[in-house]
Amino acid sequence: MGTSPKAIQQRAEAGQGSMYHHFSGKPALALAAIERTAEEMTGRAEAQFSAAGTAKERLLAYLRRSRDVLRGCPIGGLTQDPDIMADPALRAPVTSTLAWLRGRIAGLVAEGVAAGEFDAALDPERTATAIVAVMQGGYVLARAADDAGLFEDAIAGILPLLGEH
Amino acid sequence: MGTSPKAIQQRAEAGQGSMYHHFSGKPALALAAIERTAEEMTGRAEAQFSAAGTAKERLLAYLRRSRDVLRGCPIGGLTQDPDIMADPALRAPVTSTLAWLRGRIAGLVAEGVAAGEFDAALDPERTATAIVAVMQGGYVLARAADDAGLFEDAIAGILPLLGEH
DNA sequence: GTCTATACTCGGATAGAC
DNA sequence: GTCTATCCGAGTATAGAC
Repeated sequence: MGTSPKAIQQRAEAGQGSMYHHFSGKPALALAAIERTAEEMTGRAEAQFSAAGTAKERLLAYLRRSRDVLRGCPIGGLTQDPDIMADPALRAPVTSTLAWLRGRIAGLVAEGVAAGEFDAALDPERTATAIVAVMQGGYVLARAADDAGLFEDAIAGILPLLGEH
Repeated sequence: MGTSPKAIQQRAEAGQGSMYHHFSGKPALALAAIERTAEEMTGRAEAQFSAAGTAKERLLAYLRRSRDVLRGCPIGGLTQDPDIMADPALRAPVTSTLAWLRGRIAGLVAEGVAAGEFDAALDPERTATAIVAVMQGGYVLARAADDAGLFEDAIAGILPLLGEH
């Protein structure tokens, strides 16, 4: 398979020979790794989404929190792995994690619109999709240029959408 | 190596044995493939950027043109290939192509701002970075959900930034 | 210049001792 | 339950005929 499992597999503490007692094979190991990563990602995001403050404050805090940008998004990057995308079991957590993120942010945008924090003309779903896309694309641009600043620039570029100039 | 070369290499018309007359090895083949892809991408984009119409019209036409979304961006996706990112010669065209795109779009944004088509508060560089990021991220979201509509939604989500509601 | 055959290397998986 | 040794297959590359 591609990259994800190999890296984690052979750098694990125990030798790779004994690994087959815990996992039936590479897909099972990959699934465990992906689910673990997805839970970490959603857990951290949910902590900020459900913190104190207005919807706008929480959304901006999430967008501005520090990230290991040059490593790329550990979930979004899997989209490029043919082996993962070809296996429905491996693909499902990637699909659902990103869908959850979009939905959660759409809720925040709707909440902010209702509270008068955001332009009433904003479509919550599309805006949320654009926000998640800017982050995913920010990772791509930052990696391509080996410059984490491009992630920040991409985020800064859409902030006017949220009334931040 | 990862995915790009293998796919193109073994599906080529001539047997792989004779390939070593034209290319010294896999990196050379990959470089040719990447450069060819980059030229196609910049060529198509430039054709729309330098067409007739206002800056805003040309930018919107580029954003809305049909794409093979579910295949992902043939350049941006390379960002996820460790072998490509580890080789400066292979990485360079990926870096420069995306940088060119950002620069070209920043120019259009600046032109539109000067012409009064866009909000004067827009920062051309950051806005361009956000636009390219939304496209790159749109590919990611569309692939993750196996739904090209998410690419369209991501684009639609940033259009308010360009005065399109 | 292109083909077939072959060799090398590495990731993935199994066997069996301990 | 973990280790070492070994096997298998795919991807990469070379040799040499035509």
